[in-house]
Amino acid sequence: MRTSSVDQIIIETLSKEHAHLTSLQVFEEIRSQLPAVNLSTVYRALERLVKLGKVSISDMGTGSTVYELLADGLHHHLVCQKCGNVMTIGHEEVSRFFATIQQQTQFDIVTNHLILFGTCKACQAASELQKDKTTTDN
Amino acid sequence: MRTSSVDQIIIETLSKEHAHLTSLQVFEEIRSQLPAVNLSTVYRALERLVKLGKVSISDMGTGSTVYELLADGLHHHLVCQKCGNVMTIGHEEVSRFFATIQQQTQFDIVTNHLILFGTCKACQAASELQKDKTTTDN
DNA sequence: TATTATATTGCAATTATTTGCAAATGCAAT
DNA sequence: ATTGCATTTGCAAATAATTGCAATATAATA
Ligand SMILES: [Zn+2]
Ligand SMILES: [Zn+2]
Ligand SMILES: [Zn+2]
Ligand SMILES: [Zn+2]
Repeated sequence: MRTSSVDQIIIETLSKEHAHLTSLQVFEEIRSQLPAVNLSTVYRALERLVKLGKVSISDMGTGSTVYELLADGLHHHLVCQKCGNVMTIGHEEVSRFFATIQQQTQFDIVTNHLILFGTCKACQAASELQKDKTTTDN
Repeated sequence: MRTSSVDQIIIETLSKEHAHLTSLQVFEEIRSQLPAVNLSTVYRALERLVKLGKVSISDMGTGSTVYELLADGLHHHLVCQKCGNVMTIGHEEVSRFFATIQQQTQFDIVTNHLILFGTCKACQAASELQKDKTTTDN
């Protein structure tokens, strides 16, 4: 990889933002520094950074792919499909799971930003209430 | 959901194919039975089936999203990023992992076709060889 | 510095997926 | 069969993401 490119600026941007950004958001953020940069260049730069393991790429169910800088200490997420709430979990338990799979299969897992979908506690409670309501309603 | 629609035909197709199909492949498969069907209808039908938990939707790193019928007995995959090889794993270990996370977070995980990326055994061996070669080469 | 090889970029075209909206269809109750 | 309502569909347009290729920039080498 070469040192001077959009890559560096993207990394700086992502390290400031510290969030999950879409390619378009990254594009708009870096335009202040590189007004002429092309969107496809951003896509390709992000792709490079992902391949290098510096940035995570994920579909969090929002309609477009999001990118995040991989700081030290991996994390993962639980995304509620009812309310969209995003919960963050550490790498410990995930890493134990990966280790077990690796032991069983000899496959070296590198997934660094796992996204699991489901229902958060609040929404579970809400649908429980709803169920009770339906039962007593008629 | 209504009984007569592309949904049923898609389910039949997927149960015959028993594979990971792209939306385009599904589209082409069902055209024999529904010559006039529109691609966006297929997308929407697949979306419905995914929401109903009858079909899984996944990005397996091939460039387009793939769909698969969810038969009883969930399975998951390990995808090698070097050779593209796809390994299948059962739900047991994954389910244990999910249970642990659910216990810790109260979050109910519904992910039904987990895709983990990494390097398969053969490719690990190959890169080991390569490393040795580099070391002795100079 | 001049030369060469490789990586990066812009631009336009292509592919993949989603969406708005009006028309068509299926279902159920007259 | 007719009406009323919700779902499904086609079509075109909008978004997202990827790719080919020629031009440019960078790094390494001579
Ligand atoms: Zn994250
Ligand atoms: Zn929720
Ligand atoms: Zn599968
Ligand atoms: Zn492999």
